[in-house]
Amino acid sequence: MRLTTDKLADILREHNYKVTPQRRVVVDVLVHSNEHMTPSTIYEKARQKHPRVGLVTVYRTLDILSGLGLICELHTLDNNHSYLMRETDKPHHHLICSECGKVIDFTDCGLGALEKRLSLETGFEIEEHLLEFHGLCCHCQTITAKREKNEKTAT
Amino acid sequence: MRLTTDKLADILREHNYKVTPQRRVVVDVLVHSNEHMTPSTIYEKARQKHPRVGLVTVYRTLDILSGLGLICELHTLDNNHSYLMRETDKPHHHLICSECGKVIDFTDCGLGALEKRLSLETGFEIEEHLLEFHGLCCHCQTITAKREKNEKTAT
DNA sequence: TCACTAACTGAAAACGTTTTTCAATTAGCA
DNA sequence: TGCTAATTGAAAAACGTTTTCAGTTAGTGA
Ligand SMILES: [Zn+2]
Ligand SMILES: [Zn+2]
Ligand SMILES: [Zn+2]
Ligand SMILES: [Zn+2]
Repeated sequence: MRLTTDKLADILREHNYKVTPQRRVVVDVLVHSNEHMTPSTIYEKARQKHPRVGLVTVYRTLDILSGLGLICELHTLDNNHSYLMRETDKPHHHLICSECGKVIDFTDCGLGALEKRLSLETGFEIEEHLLEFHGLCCHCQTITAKREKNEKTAT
Repeated sequence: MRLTTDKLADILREHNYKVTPQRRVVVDVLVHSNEHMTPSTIYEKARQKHPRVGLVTVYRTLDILSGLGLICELHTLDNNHSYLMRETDKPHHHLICSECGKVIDFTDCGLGALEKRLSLETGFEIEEHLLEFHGLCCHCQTITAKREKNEKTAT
């Protein structure tokens, strides 16, 4: 189930955050995207809808939404954070193409047993886990294969 | 099995990298640490052994070692990278205390089956995965519990 | 409806990490 | 030993993110 901008505005108010035009625009950008976006991408899209939005506000809004558990944060290896509105309550994980950055979400990781075992062995109280698979998507596999073939021919 | 500084120097030479005093010092720092260290920590320790080492060289050496798969990179949520010399060929994963930063390594994640399933379902060619558990270590659990008790008493 | 106030705003500066640039130095090899 | 491509550190640039601060405003309640 996908939340609307209005519904999210209500949630913000419920938690005593003011619903300013700027916040509404940032939320709107997130609601209408199916891809994980970096803060600066969100900033650019937000400016197209409403020129008076600052990058700072994007960061601050992301902080709030993240604190409320409404968005998922993606941690790619090249030190870029991306965000996507959550659709379900289930925690989900990512399969990321290291070539083109394409992201596929999946939910069932089956790590419950491992989590329990580690908790017992180490005494840790485990709160969450981060799981990402990295590799090449279909498309990039073909491209890479082609390039390697060409390089071989050239040599 | 743990590699020595000399053995690592050989590996570098095998891959056509020159073994300079600076690189040797950086490698030495890594070899003699049991904890994941950030580039700037490595830099400080390296300077104690050999004042003429620059932070840039630390970054460059880490890049090389990483490319050769000799060190493991730790990606904490607060955007700090840390590095540790690898001891085995097995990929290993991390259990991180979100309070004090303590890291425990573990090896068996049992994600092979999931990896195979995802690969089939999505057509991805999966190269690696990143798995981190986050939570509170024994010590920090006690501290947090105490603090919460005190706060309750104060109110 | 209006006035009040705490919350919010953007610009600019500060921040910490990482990368690039470049002239000087040096490891490895013949 | 002398050559050369690789490597070096200082400095500057680049980058994503946070802080600061004076001005603005959403929401509240009279
Ligand atoms: Zn996601
Ligand atoms: Zn791809
Ligand atoms: Zn490790
Ligand atoms: Zn701890």
